[in-house]
Amino acid sequence: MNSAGHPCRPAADHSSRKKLVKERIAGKDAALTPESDFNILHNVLPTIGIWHMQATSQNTIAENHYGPIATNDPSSLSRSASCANFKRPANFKDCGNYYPLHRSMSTFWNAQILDCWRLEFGFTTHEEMLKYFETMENLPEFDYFMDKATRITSRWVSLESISQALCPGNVESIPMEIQFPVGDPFPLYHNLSQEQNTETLKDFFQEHENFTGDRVLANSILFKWEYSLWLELAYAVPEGDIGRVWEIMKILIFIFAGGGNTNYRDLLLEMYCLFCYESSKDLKDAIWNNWLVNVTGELGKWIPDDLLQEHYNRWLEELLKKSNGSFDDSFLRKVLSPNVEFFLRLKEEFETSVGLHHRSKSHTSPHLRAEYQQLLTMYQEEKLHIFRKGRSMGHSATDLFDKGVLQLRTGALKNFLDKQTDYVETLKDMDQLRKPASLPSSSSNSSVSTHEFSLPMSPPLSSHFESNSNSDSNFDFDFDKNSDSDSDSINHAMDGLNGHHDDEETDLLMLKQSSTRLLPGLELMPTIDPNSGRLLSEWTSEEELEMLYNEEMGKEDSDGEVEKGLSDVEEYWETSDNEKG
DNA sequence: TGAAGGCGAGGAAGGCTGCG
DNA sequence: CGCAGCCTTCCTCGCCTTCA
Repeated sequence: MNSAGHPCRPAADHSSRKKLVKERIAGKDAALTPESDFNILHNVLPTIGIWHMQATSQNTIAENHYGPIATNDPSSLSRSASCANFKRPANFKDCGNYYPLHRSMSTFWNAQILDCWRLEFGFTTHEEMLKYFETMENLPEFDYFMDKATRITSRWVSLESISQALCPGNVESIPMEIQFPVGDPFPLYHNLSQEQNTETLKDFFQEHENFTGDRVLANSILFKWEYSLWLELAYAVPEGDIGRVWEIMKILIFIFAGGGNTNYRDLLLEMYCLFCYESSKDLKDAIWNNWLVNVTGELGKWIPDDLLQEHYNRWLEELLKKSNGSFDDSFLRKVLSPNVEFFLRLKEEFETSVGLHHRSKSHTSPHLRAEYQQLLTMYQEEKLHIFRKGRSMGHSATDLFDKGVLQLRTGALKNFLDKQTDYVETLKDMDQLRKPASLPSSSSNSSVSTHEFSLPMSPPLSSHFESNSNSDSNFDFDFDKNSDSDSDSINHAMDGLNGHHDDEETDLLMLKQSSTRLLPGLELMPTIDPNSGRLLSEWTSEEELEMLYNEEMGKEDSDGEVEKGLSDVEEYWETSDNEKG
């Protein structure tokens, strides 16, 4: 095989590589340490996987709203699922539910929104509404629909309307046009005591006496509010709108906190602190520009980086199954893995080159007309979006956002900050220990040492709660649904995260930044040869480098033949070709 | 402070289903 | 009836939180 035409061209030409190897073996390279950055993963900066975060948040919302397996409650998604013949997930922790759950929950969400439109227009059935629009000759202006949509959002998809549904006493303060349509009072619930056995009863939620609200309506509003966020995220990702994605991720901190997903809560808090207090603008841009990727270059085809990795993993696993190899194989790591996208496209290119039109390998989704008909009929018959005094049918969804804010206020955020402070203290100790042994030139000459860190600087972590441990501390969300709008509530909650910036305490995060700033490590700073345009360094271990050097020296000393300039990768291809031929 | 229980970017095995 | 592929269930383990 002609090495020049090989897609996996070696990273360095022979002379520059030899020089580099000699320097490294001789210890001239400042980054040559007993354990390089790559080996000890010193400079790894973990970022959250957006697709997995989406899957987990969807699972959390689903678990909150599916309710008991067998129930008549129209606000529980179990009822909707059985009505429209969707499967109820067996395990709400499984990311494998992502697509079926997305399909079913978005269908429920759409059907409920359509039911709200029906009530807004004042139709008795959805068939009447459909007929009305079919026979309409001139559609009204966009602003007309926008106005109605705003009213629907205020009435049926907002946090304030939940409290309106549960505590209808202060309805007078709400404008008439966003008050619920009122139906007949709900008869005292009798099914529980008469028809359900005690085993089933424990899954059912029971209201306190004198309950005058409408739990079913409140549940449905809560579902629409929480899943609206998720859908917004699902729209923002394919559009590649990382700013919008990040705005929703900030709200998800509270949803995760309320849903008991402590790992995601802390990971998102870490990301928030990273972007607000620790990272430079360049680092932030680097993360934001790579969180979503578009390998096709087409509009609306952006996907999260972790989903792309999952796609590649699938192909790599297939490959390994057939070749009986392992993920540690050098050829897999250095040749196949970095170029997996091109190998995947190779077959399609072959087909195109011989004039075969590319065909999709998947079926299109079947239509959901029957499902929508059934759901709309059920919601209408059960008067889901009409206020009925005293209605509660055994299912009560949790306000995850509210619960999350409360959880963070009552200690979770303090614990998180304490942990971060401990980490910084540890880095401080390590820094003290390292100082005598460190090379004087290592940081001062570094190209990264002039790195500028973004402001504002960090809040005083260590003292923040020590001096203000009571409930009147300056860290106070002051979360009041009855008086604030959704955005105000969210802003208040985010303000709580921000804390105060103007304290004059020792800034420990400056230390964290300086201790963990990227140094030009052996493998992390590949350089380009200006003449050949090739990479001058690879991810090569010390042992491999030494072996390489010995081989190079051996070749040079033995016969002095014309140097081929083959790298280990090229040699692999050479030998494998020879074996085959 | 220790025990108990929950959580999860998992994995294996066995059952189920559809197809030839 | 056998086979392949899919799906579900059960088990595992390390880490973390909660509670007594």
